[in-house]
Amino acid sequence: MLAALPPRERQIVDILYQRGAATVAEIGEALDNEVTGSAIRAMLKRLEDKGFVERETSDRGFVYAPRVSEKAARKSALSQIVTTFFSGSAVGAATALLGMQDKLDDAELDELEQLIAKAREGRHSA
Amino acid sequence: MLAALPPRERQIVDILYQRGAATVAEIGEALDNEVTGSAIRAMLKRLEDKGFVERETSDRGFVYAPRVSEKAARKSALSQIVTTFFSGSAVGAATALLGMQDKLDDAELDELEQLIAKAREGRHSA
DNA sequence: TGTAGCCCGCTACAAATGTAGCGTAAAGGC
DNA sequence: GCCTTTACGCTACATTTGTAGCGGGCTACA
Repeated sequence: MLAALPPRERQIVDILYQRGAATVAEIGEALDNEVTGSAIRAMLKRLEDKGFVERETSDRGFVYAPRVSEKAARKSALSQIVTTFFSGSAVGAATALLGMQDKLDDAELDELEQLIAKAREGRHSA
Repeated sequence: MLAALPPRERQIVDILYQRGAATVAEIGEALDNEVTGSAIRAMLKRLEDKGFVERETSDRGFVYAPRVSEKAARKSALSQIVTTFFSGSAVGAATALLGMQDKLDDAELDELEQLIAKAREGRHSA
């Protein structure tokens, strides 16, 4: 779904996912102020029309947020990569992911190992 | 880099990464023959001009392949997702990846655990 | 009550994208 | 040799994307 967006629009929703929500000005900053506000507003309107973005009226002015749940978006993006680059192997992708990074957080690694153990258990019972 | 491509072009290079290389006809099949050959050829020409695709003259006719190494493309795509959805935590992304899938390959899990163990060792010595 | 500064939507327009159709040349059967 | 068929490039064109500029409303503050 998200992959169907043109470059700039995709860039903007990515920013929205990173921050959770943002005003036009904040989006402009994230784009190094290389894009005028009116341009961003136009993009956002199109994204709104397409149903990818919604806006709320906060005290800060309009705040825009992704309309597709982050969870769903994650999943979609991940499976996209898994099928494109890893022949459908999620574990393969996970391995590559770990190999990319030099500093790995211990607590996070614990969680990951637990997940693996759990996966093995499930495999036993099945 | 790849994220800067318009939807259809992106779709086509994705197919090329999946298959390694493909002819126009094969790409058409992968797109459920909803796009004419000439349209695909035009796309490929533009991708070639932009430097994302190269073609070779095989006995099957022209065969198109990605010009950016798959490794680099993978890495780029993965870090994209990691920054957008996981605040820069590769391990977090890996965890989500494993959580998505119900059937996990044992051999692959072994490899993954080894990688984790290795990461922990490195952490000790450092 | 100006008037300056915002934030906004709208309109218009240039550029890029997505696609189909035509003409051509090479390959294979008859 | 001719006639399909197939793959191709080119051109042209509709649509979509990306952007700037204008005018309006709202606030603040002299």
